[in-house]
Amino acid sequence: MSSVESAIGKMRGRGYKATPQRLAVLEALASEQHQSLEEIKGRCPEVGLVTVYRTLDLLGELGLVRRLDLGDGPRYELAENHHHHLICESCGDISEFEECPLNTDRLAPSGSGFVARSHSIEVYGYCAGCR
Amino acid sequence: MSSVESAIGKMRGRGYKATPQRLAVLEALASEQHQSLEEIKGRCPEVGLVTVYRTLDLLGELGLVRRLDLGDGPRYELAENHHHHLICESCGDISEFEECPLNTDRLAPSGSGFVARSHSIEVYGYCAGCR
DNA sequence: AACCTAAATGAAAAATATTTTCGATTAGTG
DNA sequence: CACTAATCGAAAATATTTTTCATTTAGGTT
Repeated sequence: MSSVESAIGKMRGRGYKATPQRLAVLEALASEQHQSLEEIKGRCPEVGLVTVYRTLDLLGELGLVRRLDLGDGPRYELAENHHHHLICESCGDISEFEECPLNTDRLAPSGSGFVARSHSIEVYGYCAGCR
Repeated sequence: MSSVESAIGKMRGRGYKATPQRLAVLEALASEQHQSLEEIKGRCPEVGLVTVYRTLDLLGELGLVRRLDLGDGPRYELAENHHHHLICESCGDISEFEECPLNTDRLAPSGSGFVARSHSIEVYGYCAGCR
């Protein structure tokens, strides 16, 4: 099942309607990591701006989308795309990597009472070009 | 040397002036993790809003401050305060932890050409209260 | 210790970004 | 296929961030 389909399912399950606009925003999100609002809008120009905002809010509440900020403004990404970020402190370039050094289950400090479901890592440094 | 002092040193070294306003913003940042702009402003009310923005930008360029977004709007923190975040997906509460499961040096994927200097981890899940 | 000068500040204005409002439309149910 | 609560979109209202520009100041130089 694609992450878009499972997101739709989750929305329906909670009583939200699966409108074409929400579909379009989800597909825009699925097509690339950590996009800005501009980029998302560009990928679903038929959806009104307000609806894009509202959909991102809704998806955020459902835990399906995360908003992050890696130095330039706000960006959004599907929470289930497990990947991490390399951020160049010199040129600001952002890239991703998949190979994950962590086990989510062991992440939260013991005794904190926190139950970890997922995680995200940002590595700051210098990219090959700027090094 | 406190992180404020070392930040001042770094600014001077790069030819930026150590003004009382910049000092005040740095001290505001040092007094608490991941603060919103409102909180920072509240901690240095004598500094003009524009200057707060400009100082945060400058500190960001120098790599001393990071902007992040953990679900609610933008927040700022001193980059050298090594700590990580626990974010509750239910109530939105954010807490920190120090004990770090990672070695920065081994973080960037081999072959990426990326040189890691520091990192930050966000753990998403449910806090003790919401669990 | 009183210049000098480039850098920095603050207030107001401008530009952007985000949220609210509210009448019109529609997904999903019966 | 009708119904209705949920959703949408356009405009207006707010909030946030950046720009402008006249004034002030940090830090170096006499």
